[in-house]
Amino acid sequence: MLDSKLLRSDTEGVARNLARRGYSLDLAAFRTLDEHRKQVQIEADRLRAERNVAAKAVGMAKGKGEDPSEFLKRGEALTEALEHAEAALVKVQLESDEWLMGLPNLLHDSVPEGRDESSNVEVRRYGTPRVFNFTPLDHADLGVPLGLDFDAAARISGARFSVLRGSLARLHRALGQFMLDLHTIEHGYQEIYAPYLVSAEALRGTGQLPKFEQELFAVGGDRPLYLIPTAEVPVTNLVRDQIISAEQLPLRYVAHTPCFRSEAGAAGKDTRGLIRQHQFDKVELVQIVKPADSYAALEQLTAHAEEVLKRLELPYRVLALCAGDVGFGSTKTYDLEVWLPGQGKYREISSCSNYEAFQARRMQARWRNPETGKPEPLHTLNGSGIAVGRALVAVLENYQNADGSVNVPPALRPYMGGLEKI
RNA sequence: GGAGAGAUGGCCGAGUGGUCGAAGGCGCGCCCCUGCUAAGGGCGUAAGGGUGAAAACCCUUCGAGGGUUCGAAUCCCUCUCUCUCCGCCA
Repeated sequence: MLDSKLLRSDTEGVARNLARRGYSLDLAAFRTLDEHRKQVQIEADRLRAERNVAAKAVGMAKGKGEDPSEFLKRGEALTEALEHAEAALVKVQLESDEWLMGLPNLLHDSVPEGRDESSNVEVRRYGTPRVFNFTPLDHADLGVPLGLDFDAAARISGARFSVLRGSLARLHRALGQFMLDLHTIEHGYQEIYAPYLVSAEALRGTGQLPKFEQELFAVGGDRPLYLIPTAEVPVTNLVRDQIISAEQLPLRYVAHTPCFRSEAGAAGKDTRGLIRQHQFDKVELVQIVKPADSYAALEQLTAHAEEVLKRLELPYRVLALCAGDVGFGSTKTYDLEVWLPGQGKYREISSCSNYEAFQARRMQARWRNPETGKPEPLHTLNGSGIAVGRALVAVLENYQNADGSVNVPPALRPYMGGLEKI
């Protein structure tokens, strides 16, 4: 959510920034709505103030043994008028809130211009794609003999699910363990175990709701709950309604969770293999920082995600997403793309974003700024560190042998009982 | 699932219809005293929103939502969460 004060004081500036995303802010509609809100609120406040005065006068008159009936009568009339004014206020406030919740975040100045992914800028590249002396298979063909079973998954759950068996399941587990150990032991993140089912409020906090409900799986029952689309939701919401002291910052959290996505808008896309599933595992990094530190934190968090790929010796590149491709709540995003020999191209395996105060305002997550003594919104960041399912894909394709076996990357061998090949 | 207790400011905790946004304490800030330290004293210290150039003024908020009333932290109803006991259970 944007700072509503900024929106009022610099409406044109906000509109110019959002225009970079291709989002056109309806200035006239905003001004009309805000002016209306202002009038309604002033009127309601005025009536309430008068009502309070009358009610207080009743008490004072009674205390002095005087006749309060004049004040009683006035209070009655004011209360009735107030009822109408308050109903109007609630309506206009709901309208304003929904409108504000639907606005994307401002972009950071360093975000490159552009309308879609074709304008994303490669900022660095690591490693060299391996040269094969045979035609490399893609992970689906390669994986089936090793224990990747889409047929079984289809019988159990339908399309876009997978079953892993035997050493493939173990390799998948090893990847998650390796990433968690790296981030907790070497990068200083606290490991978090968090709920996989969350409330609509938590999802509003991180920005998935109200706009992106169709991406989510909702479960039925007495209360509406949603399966998490990413650990970002429960983990970032750890600071909801909190005021964090300056000494506790930065907070760095890591969680390994399944993620559930309906992929409603992706019909026909990546239908083959593990790339796009309704359920996948991800190790997620979250940082909660002082506003002044958030861009340094974004670089650091991105480097932490990159370190996973370096240790696995997987070639990758880092992209700075352009204005049109940066997500709804983010001010700046780096994508990590790993080389997939089976597809002959780089594919997204991590996305690291600074949300500045966008989520913090929605969550009421604040810190006490020692300079002002006031609670102020925190900055939140998150990034995949990294997607486990896609990491499995990358390992299979990059480490494959001509006979259909796959070497275990050295970094993972301790997690595979020393096994060198599957 | 059954029975009971509770939810108040950064934290603890008092407050059962009328200057209560809320005693007291802790914490924090400024000042005083004490030649260091420890202790002591004084003052201040919630958040959100609105109007305004500013000073300032106004409104809201005592778990959430409704109700009663001229007036609700306080009375009534519903819900959520927490705790205790019983039952069930990975």
